[in-house]
Amino acid sequence: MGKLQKMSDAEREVMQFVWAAGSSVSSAKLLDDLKAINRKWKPNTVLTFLARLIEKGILTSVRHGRSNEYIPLITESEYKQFETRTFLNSVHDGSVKSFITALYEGNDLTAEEIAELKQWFSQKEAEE
Amino acid sequence: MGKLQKMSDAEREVMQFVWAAGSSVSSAKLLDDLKAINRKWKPNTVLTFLARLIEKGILTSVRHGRSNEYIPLITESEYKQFETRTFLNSVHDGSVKSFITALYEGNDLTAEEIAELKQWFSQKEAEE
DNA sequence: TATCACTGTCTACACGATGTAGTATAATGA
DNA sequence: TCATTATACTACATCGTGTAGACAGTGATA
Repeated sequence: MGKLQKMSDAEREVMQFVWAAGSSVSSAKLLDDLKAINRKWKPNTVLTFLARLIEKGILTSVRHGRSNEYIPLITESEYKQFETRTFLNSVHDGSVKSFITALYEGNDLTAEEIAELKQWFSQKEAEE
Repeated sequence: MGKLQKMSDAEREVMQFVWAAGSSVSSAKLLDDLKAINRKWKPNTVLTFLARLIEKGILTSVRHGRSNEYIPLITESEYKQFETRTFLNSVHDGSVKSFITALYEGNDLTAEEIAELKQWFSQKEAEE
C-alpha cells in the first residue's frame, strides 16, 4: 500500500464517520449519516472522497455484490499520531516543549488544562 | 492587511531569515543569506515570496529610495502560536490532552521529555 | 542630463490538491 | 433479459505554490 498521506478537510469529515461506525461501514450508511448533519454532498462526491482515502492509504474496500464495505486501515488515534508528529516536526522542530510553550505564551492554556496535564505527566512518570 | 494566513514552505524559509535578521532587513541581505545556504532562487522568486508574506499579514515593507525595508508584523513565537492553535483545533478538537496522548501512544515521547514537561507544568501551576 | 543598473511590482504559467459531480460500467433483482 | 443501482472512471474549475520574465521607477554615473 502507498505511504500514508494527509487527508483534506472533506475527506477528514467523511473519515470521522467511518471511524465512528466501527470496524467497517457501507456507503449507504455514510450517506445517511452525512445527510443527518445536513451535508448536501451528492453521492458521487462522497464516493470520490472514499476513493481518494483509499489512494491515500487510509481506507480499503471489499466488494459485496454491487456495494462496497469500507474498512479503515488505521485507527483515528494512529492517524492523529501521524498528523501530530508531522506538524511537530515542521513547525516546532520536533520539540514538544516548544509546542507547549507556544500555547502557553498565546494564553491558550487554561489553569484547568495545566492542572490536568501536570497530573497526566505525573502519572506517566510514575508508571516508568 | 487581511487576517493572518498560513505560510507555505518556501515562505517559511525566507521568513526565518527575516526573523533572524532582527527588526527589519533588506532584500539584499536576504538574498545573501539564502545564497549562503545554497538556495538557488532567482531574486524575483524571493521577491515574490516577500510580496506574498505581505499579503498574508506576516510582513510589511517601507520603501527607501529604490529598495525596501522588510519588517515582520508578528514575531516567530506569535506565528507559531497561530499555527499551533489552528492545528490543535483542526486535528484535536482543541484539546491539548488529545495532542499529548497522541504523541504518547505513538511512542513519540521519551522519558526525558515526560520528565521535562512534568517539571514545566509543576512550575507553571505553582506560579498561578 | 541621458543613460545605466538595480530593485521593486505586475503578470504569467505549470502543476498538484481539492471540491464537485457527470457519464460509463458492472452486478442484481424482477 | 432488462431496468435498477452502486461503483469506477473522467472531467473540470479553482486555489496554492514554486518559478520567473516583463516592465517601471529611481538613484548613480558618464
